[in-house]
Amino acid sequence: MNKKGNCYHKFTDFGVRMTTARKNIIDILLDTQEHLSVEDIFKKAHVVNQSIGLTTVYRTLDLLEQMGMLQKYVFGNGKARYELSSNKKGSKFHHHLICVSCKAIVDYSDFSEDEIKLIKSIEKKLLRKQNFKTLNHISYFCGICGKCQNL
Amino acid sequence: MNKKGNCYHKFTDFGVRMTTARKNIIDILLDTQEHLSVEDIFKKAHVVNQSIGLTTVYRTLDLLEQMGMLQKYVFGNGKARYELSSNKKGSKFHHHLICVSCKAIVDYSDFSEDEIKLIKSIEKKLLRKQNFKTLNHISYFCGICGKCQNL
DNA sequence: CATATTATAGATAATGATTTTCATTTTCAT
DNA sequence: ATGAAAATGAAAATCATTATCTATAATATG
Repeated sequence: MNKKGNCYHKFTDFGVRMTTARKNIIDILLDTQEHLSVEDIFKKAHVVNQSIGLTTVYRTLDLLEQMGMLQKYVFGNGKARYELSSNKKGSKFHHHLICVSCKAIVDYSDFSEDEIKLIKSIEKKLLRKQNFKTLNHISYFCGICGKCQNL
Repeated sequence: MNKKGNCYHKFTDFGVRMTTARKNIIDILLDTQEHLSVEDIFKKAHVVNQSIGLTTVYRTLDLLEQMGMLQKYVFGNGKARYELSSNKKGSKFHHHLICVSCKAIVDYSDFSEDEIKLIKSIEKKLLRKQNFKTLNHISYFCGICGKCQNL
């Protein structure tokens, strides 16, 4: 009945196997609120499981994305970042602000309620009209952060 | 009084020079509605100006992004794509739907009015509360397209 | 429970987009 | 026109991601 148990069914339903490496990676994702890079995840995985390879991390993240469990962000600094999709449902939904100058990524939680409502309604319409089954919605603001404006 | 004339002022105001290469690239961007990749832009530029280099294309796009004139999307297939920001203002604003399976990019224009309004209001609040000056807002849906659902 | 079958893992090499470097050329204020 | 500063282009370097290929682990079957 725990989260991993739920995952197991998701995996078999999806036609793939649950493995140690995948468990390790999911645990890491469950254990953080941040948007981790592949490298971050690889490093954390290495602590738990010395033998885990970088390729496996890439493959697992890709798989989780295809299963709709994971949200992939590519913010334009060339590195993909990941968050579990479930995070976006509750109160943890947040915006990302990306400074195009210093590349900083800032989270920002206010003003999300209206947007979530709107997004949900758009998703429904997309499914009905285009038969497009939405897994994730990506939304972020690019701009200049306060610090860089004062340079 | 034409678009290029306007650009000139934007460039000098930003502390950089207006050059032939930059003009060429802006013309290409003005001339399309699509989200072009760097390679697309490089090829088009080459037709107009044989001597233009790939590096300059990269540098110019980066500059335009920093100036807030250009919107950069990285949809997770590893290639950045660009659209002039001004396109998002008028009726040309659209969503992008990205199929995580076949990587297709589909534009979708309906249901945008409410979102534009909401985004504008969020941008204002971000500026006031966080001193974050928004240049662009990126929004897209990842999911499975109709075609891939039937495989 | 043993074994066959198949998916998955890990190491390494390959790829490919983007950046850096540096000598040369162009722009623009004077 | 001229000189300082900025921008360019070619080539090399970087770095994230993907493909390949053999070994290993996970499930199905007897």
